[in-house]
Amino acid sequence: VSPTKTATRGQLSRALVVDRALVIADAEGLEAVTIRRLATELDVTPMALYWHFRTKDDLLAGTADRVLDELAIPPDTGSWASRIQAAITALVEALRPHPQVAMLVAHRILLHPTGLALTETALACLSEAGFTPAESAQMAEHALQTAIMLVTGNQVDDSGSVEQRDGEIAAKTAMIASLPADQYPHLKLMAADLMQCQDVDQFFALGVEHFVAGLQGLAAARRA
Amino acid sequence: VSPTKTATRGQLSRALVVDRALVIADAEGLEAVTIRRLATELDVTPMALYWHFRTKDDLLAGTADRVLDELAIPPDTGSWASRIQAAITALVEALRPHPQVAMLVAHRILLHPTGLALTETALACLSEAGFTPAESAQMAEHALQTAIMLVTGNQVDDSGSVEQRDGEIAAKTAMIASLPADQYPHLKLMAADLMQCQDVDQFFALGVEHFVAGLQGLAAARRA
DNA sequence: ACCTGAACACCGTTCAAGT
DNA sequence: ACCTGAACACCGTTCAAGT
Repeated sequence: VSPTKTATRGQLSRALVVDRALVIADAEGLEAVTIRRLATELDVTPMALYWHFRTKDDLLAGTADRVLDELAIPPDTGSWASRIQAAITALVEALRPHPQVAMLVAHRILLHPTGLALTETALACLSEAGFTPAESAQMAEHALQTAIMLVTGNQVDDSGSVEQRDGEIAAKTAMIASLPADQYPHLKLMAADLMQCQDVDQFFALGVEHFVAGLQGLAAARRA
Repeated sequence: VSPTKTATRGQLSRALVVDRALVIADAEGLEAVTIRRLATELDVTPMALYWHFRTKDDLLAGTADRVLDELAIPPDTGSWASRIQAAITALVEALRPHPQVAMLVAHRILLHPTGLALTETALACLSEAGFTPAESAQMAEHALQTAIMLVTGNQVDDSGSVEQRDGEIAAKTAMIASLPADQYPHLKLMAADLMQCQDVDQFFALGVEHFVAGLQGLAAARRA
């Protein structure tokens, strides 16, 4: 019981643990988030965490919820297309700071107040667009997954060990370089673009735009 | 060295290990795939696997490649839209039997012969559609992720422990039921549709259709 | 070339016990 | 209520040794 400890922590709590988990995940990836590591960093026994969390999955769920806490519901104005565009953009913005945790929110969105609110607005947009309930449900889920996908995308997510990522890029580049140019012209031309994207904001914007354009196309086809 | 062992296995090989890993992953999920478990099921020491694989990640990469081996390149006929639709559909069909392994192929597609071939055709379609190289690269990556997303989607993937999934559904259903009906009308109406989709084939078809419709919408906007 | 054996440094989690 | 201690059943992986 050193003075540093008590000065640093005071008391353990769900919020304290989750915040630390988020820091570790952002810096080194989800697999670096460990009960035992969290315990040592929080100057506590591993078992102390089990008072606040039923299991490690519970802890990770809490971390995902922590990300969703930052989600901002967009204003409810404009066409259904612009409203759902705003909804997906809001989700992307919430996930962007935590690309490693993003995939965990898929299972939490319908258990989180803000997540539920955003889903409701998405479903309202999709109904207004003319999709059936089943289709609307699928498209809402699809929208969520798209947001996650954009944020965790290969070309965007730099987190994780740098040398591992560099190795992967080198291997792929070498692979493409070894291909015959007459059979794989596009692959050779766009090799660099496939490895990393230049403008991340543009990347997200185009991704969301693509999703909404697809909805509009399908909705138009439904009306025809 | 029981007679059963030698009769069963003969010799260890990458293919043998990968096949077993695929069986385990399909039945119980990726986290059930373990060096030690594979070893015991193959009647061998854990260390024997390290002769054939540099590391566990290497083994998992091999498993992903094994899935890509089954990928069938579609015929190269029709409009760019129908060709890329066929390409994504082909990928979805290859991934469908192995929803748990699907997420691993994201990092392997540019290191696999068939994956490279499919990517080349996708990039050709996107160039023909009028997208810039950077956009085409993004959309090709996006197409891959969409196929993975559809296959690993919440409403589709039944693999993993049944009671865990049932528990999740029950929790979400209860959550939605607890919401005020006047504020969350769509969520209440479509609760069942959000939990599970009825027609899986229809789910995939609509997902791919949505993606292609989005491309067509963007391409039309580029031309305007 | 292909595999075994023993050991190391990790995991999540249970259970009983402390204050 | 909140945390500790010891123990259990797992992991991936290294290194030396066998055949």
